[in-house]
Amino acid sequence: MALAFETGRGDAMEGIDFEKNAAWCDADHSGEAFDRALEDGGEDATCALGVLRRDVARVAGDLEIWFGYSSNFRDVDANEKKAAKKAAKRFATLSAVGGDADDGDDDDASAVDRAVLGFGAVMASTGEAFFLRAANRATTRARLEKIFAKCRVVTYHAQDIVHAAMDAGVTGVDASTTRVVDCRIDAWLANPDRAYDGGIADTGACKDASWSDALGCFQSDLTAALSFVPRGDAPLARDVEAKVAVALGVLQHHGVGFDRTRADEQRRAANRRVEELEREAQKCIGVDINLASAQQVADVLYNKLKLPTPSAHAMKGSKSSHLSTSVEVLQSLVKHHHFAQIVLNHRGALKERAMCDNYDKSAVIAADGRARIHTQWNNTKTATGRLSSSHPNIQQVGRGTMRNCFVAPTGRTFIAADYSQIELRVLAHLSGDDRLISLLRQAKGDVFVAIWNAGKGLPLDAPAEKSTRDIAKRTAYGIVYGQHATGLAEKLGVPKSEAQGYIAAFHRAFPKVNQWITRVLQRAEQTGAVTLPMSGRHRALPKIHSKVFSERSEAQRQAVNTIIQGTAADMMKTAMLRWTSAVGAGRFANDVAPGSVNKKRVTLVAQIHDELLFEVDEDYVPECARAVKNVMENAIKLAVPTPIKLAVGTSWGELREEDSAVDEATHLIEA
DNA sequence: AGGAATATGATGCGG
DNA sequence: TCCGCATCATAT
Repeated sequence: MALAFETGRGDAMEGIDFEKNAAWCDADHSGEAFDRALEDGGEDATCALGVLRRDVARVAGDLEIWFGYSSNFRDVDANEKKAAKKAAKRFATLSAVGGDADDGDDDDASAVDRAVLGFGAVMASTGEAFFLRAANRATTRARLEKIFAKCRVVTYHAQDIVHAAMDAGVTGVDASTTRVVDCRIDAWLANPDRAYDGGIADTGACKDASWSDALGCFQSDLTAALSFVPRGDAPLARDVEAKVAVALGVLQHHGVGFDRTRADEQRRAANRRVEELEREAQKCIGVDINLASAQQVADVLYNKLKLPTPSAHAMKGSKSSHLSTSVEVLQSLVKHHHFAQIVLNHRGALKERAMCDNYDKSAVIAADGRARIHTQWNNTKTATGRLSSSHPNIQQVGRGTMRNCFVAPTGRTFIAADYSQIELRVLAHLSGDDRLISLLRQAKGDVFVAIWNAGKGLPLDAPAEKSTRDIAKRTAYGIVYGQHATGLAEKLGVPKSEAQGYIAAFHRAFPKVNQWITRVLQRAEQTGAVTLPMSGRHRALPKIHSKVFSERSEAQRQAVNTIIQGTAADMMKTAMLRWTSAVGAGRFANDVAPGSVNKKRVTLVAQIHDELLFEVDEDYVPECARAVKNVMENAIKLAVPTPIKLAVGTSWGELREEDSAVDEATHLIEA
């Protein structure tokens, strides 16, 4: 996107001459023109809305200023995109390194300031443009609220704009009632394999950079965006995704509670372990090497210590062609030399230290003095339709001690709700395999034990070893991922023939699964794409016709997996929209009463693929848990139930399962 | 020769 | 074996 770009203009921190752009820069203080434009649109009022940002950084003594906006759908040429991406990346780096401190006159680069300058709104009815300056806080807030309440809002990046609007003080953005068109979502739906970046990196650019042009380009892009408004009914996916985007903006605004003290303690502990292990390694092998370097570690293992080279995946790519030091290999070498164990421990400690750093530096102190992390949420970044999270990525927080740093505010507690074996249930539903369906309907005991027994022809509830249960689990998910006997054998550590036996047993027990996979592949070959049954989203898979076996195989695995993973993602999105309806005013489903959940007493704070995380008032937990259960379990009617596991606790890492009370209450209601 | 910026690969965390 | 994101080292 972007941007005008100049250097050495530290005197003009504001950066834009609003007086010269008075024609659309909030000259209409009375608001008459704005209100009239809204009125003219009537019920169908449509308004393009964008946010204009300005970032300032000190680089080698000079101030560099970038403008960025989220508004349009105009594609940009490769050079512009590259330049904008570079600028964005650079600023991100500076922010991370320099923090907010800008006092030094050293030549080190540092982030000085980043701000929202304002919002641009262009009315479809009259073509009139309004720039709402962030500095005019009350006016801007009031007008944004009117726009969200009365208009169909055309955006390029809905969650970014919702997030910025809420940060600007706008209240009452209700994802269940807001009508949004998001051009970027349309672009992603057409080509989901391209990761659509946000903000600065991926919108239009001003060729002739100057202050006034930044504003002029912003306006013309907003106007252009209006031409992308769909005529007639929008396809289901487009509407759902846009609503999800609004919900994600709200999610990002709220953030999730974080305990910096705890994170700091853990970081120090991890750091001590790193240093200790480095000393230990030095003693162990006699030389000082960088334990984080796979190359140096490999040299020590195989050249100095002469340990046996592992037969499996011994060689990496032909380019570097050095020996592997992956976990599996190192674990196998532990019995030969203690050094392998040191390397493993060192990697763990290094990883934990980096993670603590990453989360801690992105935590911000809220008004109440407590820290929160406002992750960026994306719904245009994955090929299958899952969400992703970044800066920091909250979907990859380790299941170890790191989760203890995520804490609910005083008086509140976390509720975590997980779908159980969701992809397996989707597979059962889509394939229509009677035996898999009835197995999942019975829902007694462990699902994977039952699968093992089904494969063996035993009663489903026969006792089974944990190891065989895990084999059943790996085999089932291997099939979801399109894994072949070779890969499964490697994972299980058994001969290929044995793995082949497990796969065959699964297919004998559940014959319709394979028939379904065959149908999916046939269809993918005919159309060169897969289409999701629930949302109608599609993903092109041109390689399905490749003459190269490995490419063709990959496309085939992607075909099957996209439908299963993507359908699970569709379910979760439906559940999230049902939730926005429960806490909002819009009706999304008949069995979720709008406003039935008190939105002041509970906040959705994160989604981790098959899990939703809420912060809830302590005395509201039982009632809220019932609502969550209804919202999630009844999101989609499959041929099998889609049960959730509920857990409650004051930190994300210390949750206790708590479903019996909720189950009883739910049964009472149903009876 | 060697620093800076960039791209890629290896590794590991989550689902 | 599918889908992500972050870090670190290394090659260019």
